[in-house]
Amino acid sequence: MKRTNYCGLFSEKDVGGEACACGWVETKRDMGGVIFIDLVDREGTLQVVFNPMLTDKATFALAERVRNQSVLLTRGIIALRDEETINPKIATGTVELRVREAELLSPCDDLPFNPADADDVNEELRLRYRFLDLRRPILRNNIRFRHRIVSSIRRFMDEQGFVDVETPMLTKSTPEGARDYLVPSRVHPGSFYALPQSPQIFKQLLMVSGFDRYYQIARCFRDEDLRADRQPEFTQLDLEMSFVEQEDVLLLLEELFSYLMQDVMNITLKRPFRRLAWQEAMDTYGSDKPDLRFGLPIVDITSYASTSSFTVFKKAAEEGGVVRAITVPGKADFTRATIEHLTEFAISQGAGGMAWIAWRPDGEVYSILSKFISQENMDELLRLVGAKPGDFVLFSADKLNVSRRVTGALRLKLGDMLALRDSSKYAFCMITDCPMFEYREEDRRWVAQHHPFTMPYEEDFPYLLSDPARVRSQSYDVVLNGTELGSGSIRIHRSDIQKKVFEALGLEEDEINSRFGFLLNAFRYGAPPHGGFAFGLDRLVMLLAGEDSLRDVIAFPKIRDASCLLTDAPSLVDPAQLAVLGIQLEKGSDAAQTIDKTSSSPKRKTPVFNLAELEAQTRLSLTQDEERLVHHRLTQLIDLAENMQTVDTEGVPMTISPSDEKGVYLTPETIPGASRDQLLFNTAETRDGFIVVPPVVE
RNA sequence: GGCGCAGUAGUUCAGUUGGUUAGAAUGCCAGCCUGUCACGCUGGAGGUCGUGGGUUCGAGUCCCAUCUGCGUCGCCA
Repeated sequence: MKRTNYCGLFSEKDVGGEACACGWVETKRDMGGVIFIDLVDREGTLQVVFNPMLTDKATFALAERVRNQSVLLTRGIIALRDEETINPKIATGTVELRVREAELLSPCDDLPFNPADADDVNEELRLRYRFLDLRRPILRNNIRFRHRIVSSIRRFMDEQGFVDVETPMLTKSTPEGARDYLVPSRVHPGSFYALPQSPQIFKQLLMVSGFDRYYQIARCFRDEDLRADRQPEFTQLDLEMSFVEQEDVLLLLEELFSYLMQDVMNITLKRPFRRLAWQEAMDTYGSDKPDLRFGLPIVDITSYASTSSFTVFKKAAEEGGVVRAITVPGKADFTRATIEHLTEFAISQGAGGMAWIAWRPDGEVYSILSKFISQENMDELLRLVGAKPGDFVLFSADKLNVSRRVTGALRLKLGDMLALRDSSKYAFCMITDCPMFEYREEDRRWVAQHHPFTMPYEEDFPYLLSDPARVRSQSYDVVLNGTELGSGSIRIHRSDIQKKVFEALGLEEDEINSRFGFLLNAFRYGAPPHGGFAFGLDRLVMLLAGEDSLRDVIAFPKIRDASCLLTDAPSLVDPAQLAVLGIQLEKGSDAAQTIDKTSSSPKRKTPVFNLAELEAQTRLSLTQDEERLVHHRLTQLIDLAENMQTVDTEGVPMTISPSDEKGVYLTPETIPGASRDQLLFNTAETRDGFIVVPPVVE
């Protein structure tokens, strides 16, 4: 084919030279006597010109009828454009290919949509024709940007001495956490593999094996409902290090993200990254993944409130709750409608109501609170929340958890309203000292907030069983712009502590052994202290590419119900496939009925036998006509057998012959024999007029 | 599973208090055009208004149900 360069990479250096360019027809401008085509490939656009003076007749005719998005090969001379015909909009705008001959490599059918002009096309349609969608530069650039991030990560990890190790996809179900995707085993009917939710256990085993530093860009699977930022299969950068403490891992992460941001975004991050203890994040930002691109910190005024004459505040403080405030600088001019809107929003988040103060620039204090508290107390309150004239202050008085949620949500809402969430800013931070356990009301037991292999702080060991709530874990999250990128922890490498944690989680000995026995067992043979981290690659790419949906950074994403519009997966399978796995569909389920219908219908599309295989097995070679006939007969037989199955034979009396005749003979009849050639006509192989019989044992 | 939004030509959309033959742009087809670059000009084809019911003399428009897609809550150690 001898393509000389990508369309988008031709330049003035090529002028005068013979060139061959291949690509997709993006637009065609047919002037009658001269035709311009914008030929496009992954690197950009090149104008190719068809002019009867230079182009041969057949090629010109081809250019006249070629349609958009067809694939074209063009040969000719790269020429400099006249000054007044230069196109500054494309990189190759000063040159053009003057075509001598061209070849239509692949014509394009009627398009469901034109990828050259499809930024607003319905996403469902685009996903059905994802291969066309991926021709759109924005999507192609996202996927290539993703590639650059991945290569950058690999380069960094390699430089840091990490070893890339693949871990199994067919693995063991670990019921803690999200729902697993299960894969039935054919060899062990009734047993199932699980697709990994993460390579967690394997990477810890690799540490026991002495690999010291492991990483993997690993596919993970979680069978939970989708969101814009959540796909059922997703990719993580997974890493683990031996002989490290929390600080070592955090420094490495800081290094990694700084390297990445420099390399792919050309942004130098400020170091060290901001670090917040979990409790601090929850109290100051109302979130364990605070958006630090803007201020608006939450201020606690509970001790002030306990002495307040405003009953709502006083009551909240007295009943063990908290009173918190957010000061919005310069927004004393919020309209009543805005304040009403904020109040409704707070209530939707679980608040009982929302007190507020608008401190006018002229010093007037406008608030319902004025009725309940003295001027003196008001001054004190305004001082505590750090307000100045012209500021707006809003309050939350509630139980701790409710107040954290409400103030956190309000803070983000204000950030959006005031356009403080600047998309060109990248605020990384690290959250440490998370609680080890979380009480789950519906299960009435403690569950691990991170995962059960996380090492608690040594000074909290004594409370593991007596007071799980106060146990903090050596775990950490990396947060970017209010999104949790990933999390990690120092792991437990001693089986005695691990057992205690399992105990705190209420796991029985048997259960522990069947689920994690192999890990605990491994720890008995010399396990180094170790810790690691994992973060969602898709999410990082999404954030850095400025997209709102993971679907825009994954080549072939799934939709909301976890199906794939392109391939139509998941789909029903042949009953025979299920039978091999020993799986029976629930009687009366939609799937079972659909399969029943398709399999008993004579119009079934996929035959349950493979004729070619049968031919090979029986060593018959059939003509096309015979093949058709055999196929038809076999299908009839199978249908007959299937229909017989559906016949209700219950209670049918035994058939009794009324005839006494026995030993009825057929009259012998001589039919002229076939010739030898006729007899041998269908044999697979003949030699010297005999059938070749292959040896029984081959 | 709950709540919200959307579905009209191949595509993107308009369509008034329910009222004649449902429009535009773009794409497609045919014709013209030798320097365009979102080329231009002339003409043409293209619609079960997601689907099914209902109200009405009359439904794209109102009501009910349903399907599909998106967002969100539940869920996601």
